[in-house]
Amino acid sequence: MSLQFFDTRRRKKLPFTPLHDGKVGVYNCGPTIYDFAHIGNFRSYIFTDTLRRWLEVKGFDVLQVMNLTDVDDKTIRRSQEEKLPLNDYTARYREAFFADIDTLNIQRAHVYPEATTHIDVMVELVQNLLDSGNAYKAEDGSIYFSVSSFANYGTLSGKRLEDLRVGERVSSDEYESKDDVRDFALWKAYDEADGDVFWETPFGKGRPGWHLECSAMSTKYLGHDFDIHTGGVDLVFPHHENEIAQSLCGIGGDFAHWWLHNEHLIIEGRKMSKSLGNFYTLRDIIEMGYSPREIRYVLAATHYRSKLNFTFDGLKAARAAIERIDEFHASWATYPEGEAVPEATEAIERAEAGFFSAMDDDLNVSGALAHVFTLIREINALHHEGRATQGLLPQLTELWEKFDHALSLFNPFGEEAADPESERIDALVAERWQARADKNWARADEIRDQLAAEGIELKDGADGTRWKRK
RNA sequence: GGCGGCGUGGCCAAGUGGCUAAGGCGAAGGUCUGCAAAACCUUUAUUCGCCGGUUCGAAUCCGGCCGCCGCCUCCA
Repeated sequence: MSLQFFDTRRRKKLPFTPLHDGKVGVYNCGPTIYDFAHIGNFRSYIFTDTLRRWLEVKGFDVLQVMNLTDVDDKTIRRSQEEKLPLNDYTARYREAFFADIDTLNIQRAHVYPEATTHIDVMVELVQNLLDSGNAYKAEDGSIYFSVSSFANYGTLSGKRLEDLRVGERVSSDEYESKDDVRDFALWKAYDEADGDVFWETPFGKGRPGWHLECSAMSTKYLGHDFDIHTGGVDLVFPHHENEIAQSLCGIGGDFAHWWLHNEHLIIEGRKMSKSLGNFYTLRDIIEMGYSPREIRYVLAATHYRSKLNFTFDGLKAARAAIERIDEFHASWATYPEGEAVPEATEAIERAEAGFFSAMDDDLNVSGALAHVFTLIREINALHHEGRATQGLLPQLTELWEKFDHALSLFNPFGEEAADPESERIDALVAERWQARADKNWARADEIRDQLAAEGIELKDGADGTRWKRK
């Protein structure tokens, strides 16, 4: 099967071919850096990371761009509450964001453009839209995009202008100065409440509207036509719809050719919200004692277009699944010398084919994981018979690294690797090994109990004991 | 009112016309082991919300019903 993705606009899975041979440009709607990102945000970033990683495994040269929104109503308000200049305020959360994605082993995008450092390209776009007649300056001094000037408005989300329930959910006075309540702001005129946050432009003093930055920055780094644009489902309308309208009218080209959207997650079956008390940042979950890899596993293991039920039972199940993965990986070192048996080679080849076809099918991570676990079971069964040998390791290792490149779930993350007490523990384990050789079961069990009390589990093998923190 | 999604074993979760309905977790029994742990083997959905229909054949397509949910406002 060839690589295919589900495109929101065309509403079906279609074979993916990039605009330029071997190269793929991807733009991800990123965070607004006014607070710590929550666990739902990270589902999006795990999704975009998986997309980028899979494209890389498939041999594409990927250019990934993710915006950081560093100016909007909430950001301005919060910075004022803390009496900090906007940049000082956002710096704290920009730093936290990068620390968090590093924690989850999410690869860094190649470019992280920020709104406040791209005012010039946004101003140019607004000017183009004014010149082309797609935008107008309202009485309040703000610049609005005229939705009715763009015949194809609504093609991404499947909404028709006449169906929109205008004014029903937002007080109408907010829209007093617009020609049409469905028009959206490109440029917001300066208001005293904005304090010192404003830019002087040919069309007035103010700040950019929300949708503008993504059109301006994506095309600046990826071109007027680029391959893939991603975001959460909530962004389909109006954010992405508006991006399309302003880009097509003010920049030209076809803008993004593929639109991929990830579903949200729910927590223990309920929508995540602060009022329900089930709102978690990544840091909250880490503090509860779950490892980054366990969290990544849970966030990755449900297909990105399905609602993910994030539960603590699920995190525990992920812990057990990862232990199985790590046990398998660790057991390679105990394989005896010898050529690979045909069953082993065949199992590895089946796993590779299955994993690739699942991932090629719109990033079916659950399906891909099933093939990994089947491989683990089959090779373990051979190992049980003494027929898993060193000879199969080159092929297995190569495939394992591909798996890990794609999903980053199969090798320990950096901070898991080293244990500060390994020397002391190794010494106790060695002493116990000797005690067992002397058939001094009392001493052997005493050491095992002592380590168990510290949360360290021992596994005796034929030629040594391995240990692990639970 | 408009548009759209979902309902698969105890839990999580693939599969969307046809081999025995993936896989993980959990549970039960067994093998191995000084005892454990891990590993291995076996068992755990004659059935995919319910009722009809289309078809040689449906969890997969169509219709109806029940239940849950999303978007139409900021939001991953």
